Amino acid sequence: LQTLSFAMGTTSLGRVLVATCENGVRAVLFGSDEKSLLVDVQGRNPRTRLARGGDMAEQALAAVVRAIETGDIDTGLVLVPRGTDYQRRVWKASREIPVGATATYKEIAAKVGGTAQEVGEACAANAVAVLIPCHRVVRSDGGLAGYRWGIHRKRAIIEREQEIAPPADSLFSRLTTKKQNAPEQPFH
DNA sequence: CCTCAGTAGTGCC
DNA sequence: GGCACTACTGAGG
Repeated sequence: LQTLSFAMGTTSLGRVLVATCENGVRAVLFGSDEKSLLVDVQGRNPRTRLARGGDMAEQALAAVVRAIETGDIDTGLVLVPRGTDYQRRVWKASREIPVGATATYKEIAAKVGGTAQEVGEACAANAVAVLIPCHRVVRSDGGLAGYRWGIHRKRAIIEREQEIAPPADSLFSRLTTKKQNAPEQPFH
């Protein structure tokens, strides 16, 4: 029976939970409150004992909060997400998207195989929010498509990353001037 | 703006 | 087997 350590904190995007095993960061989850975060992380790790606190989890949490608030996700933390080989390829491809930039589902599909929809499903299965930057994967028409933790968070993270990144191309105006296809939702 | 077909995995009758 | 539902895309009206 494996044990996962976790720590929870508050960010401008809501409550966040960071779970670590001895090898590194296993999960970064957003949620409305501590109970729903615990339900989420336990549901993703059914046969795992969860232990609150510990130096590793607390230090990882601090680094994650810093990454969220600054837009700089290069924390140096070791990420050990669980997933299928295909999901890992999609997540790895998302990490090759530079900060401030985006790629489309179709582009990722061309690189790692599969269809755009399968890329979207693999992104949705990503349990390491922000640090594995699936939020940088968007629709071919410039819309953001969806986000496991709410489209408002995806938009906020992308905008923050564009603030710290050197101005690259017309992507910024494309993303901010086009009408987005998902309605605003309260953070709750 | 809208719908629809193609796409492929998953889940529910 | 049919139908619905995806973090999709491209064509057509």
